Amino acid sequence: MALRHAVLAALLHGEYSGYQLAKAFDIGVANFWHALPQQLYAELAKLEKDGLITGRQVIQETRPNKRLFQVTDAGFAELETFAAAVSKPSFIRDDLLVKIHAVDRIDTSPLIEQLEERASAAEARAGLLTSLLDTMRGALDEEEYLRTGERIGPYLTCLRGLSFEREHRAWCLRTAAVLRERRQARAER
Amino acid sequence: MALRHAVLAALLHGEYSGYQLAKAFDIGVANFWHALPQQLYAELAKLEKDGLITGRQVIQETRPNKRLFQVTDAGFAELETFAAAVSKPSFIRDDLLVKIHAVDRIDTSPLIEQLEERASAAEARAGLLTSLLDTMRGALDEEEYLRTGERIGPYLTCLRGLSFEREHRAWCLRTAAVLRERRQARAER
DNA sequence: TGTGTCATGTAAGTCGTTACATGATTGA
DNA sequence: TCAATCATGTAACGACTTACATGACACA
Repeated sequence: MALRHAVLAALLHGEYSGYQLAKAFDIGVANFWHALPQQLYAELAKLEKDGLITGRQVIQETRPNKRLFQVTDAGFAELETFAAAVSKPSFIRDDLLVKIHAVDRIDTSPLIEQLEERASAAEARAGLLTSLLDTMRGALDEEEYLRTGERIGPYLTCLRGLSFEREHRAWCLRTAAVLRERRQARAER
Repeated sequence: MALRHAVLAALLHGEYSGYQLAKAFDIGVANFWHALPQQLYAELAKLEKDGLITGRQVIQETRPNKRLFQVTDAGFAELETFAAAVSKPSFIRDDLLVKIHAVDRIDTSPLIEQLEERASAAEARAGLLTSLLDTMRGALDEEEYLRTGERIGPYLTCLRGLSFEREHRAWCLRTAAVLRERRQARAER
């Protein structure tokens, strides 16, 4: 009962096909929700059945046909109810952190590599989010945009994502450096 | 196949009962993994059946009896294999961020409240993590501890958690301020 | 000629959540 | 006396993951 609302929120700023939604879940929505395309297609079907979204067929000539979805009034009402209810605590799941927790008992060299790869990935994502923010903001500076802009929801969640990626990168680099130094120290003994 | 490794990693620094594990998943492990007590009891049973941990009964007089678990050699080997394999991308899920994404179409006053509650919760958790780190570090300063300490895994993951909580708090307060200001501006028109 | 993009799903199996169930002791 | 802590689970249901399936066009 929760992917539902993430999909509704993502569908709020225009019509999307399942395929386009999947992209959105890889970029902007990834800042607060993670879902695979199969889940999205299934959820879109359920949402339509429940009348929270409506789909319309778009026939294309050079591309496969697609269905575009938009939120109905019932969908907006559902989001409103959801927003007023208490939020579940946010949750994180990270394989790499599990490994780092176990670092005192396992070989660190694959971990150092993974940390550095992660740092690069986080940097790349931070860059992507930065340019996304630039685009949304247009000519305005951030304060002005947040005061007067019309669609600040995605902007705000991207800001959170950006700060997350930057911090994640910094932590990965720091941790990799610590593990490298300890390796070296052990090798010299 | 993933809670498994989080449990093994959590069990690495001593014996735990299911109940104590659940506590650990509320505090330190929460920085990278989330699981409910029922899941932990079930997972402990599976891990024992698979020979990755062993349990021993401890009879108590004033308290209900309990079973303490520790990682076996097979368990360590499993963790080693896991650590060397590629990590899945980390994933986040946050109800409140879903709501903020939809902020342009819904009533913001419950969101402002929730953001401020979250900020307080994040601050409290940051305080808790700070004192946890102090305890682990003992008399040493951080650099020294990370260079020479014997059990730095939990320390490193707590550092990540602390930075997460601080950034989360800052974002919540900023976002709440933005929404408040916009509310006010609309009221004055 | 092969890789990437567009486009949508099904099926099987695993995992996670919610609700329920019990019961003694400790401390405010 | 009431709430919290210690201690461990089961059962039913809903959500998620992994693997599979198809097929045309664009671009290098």
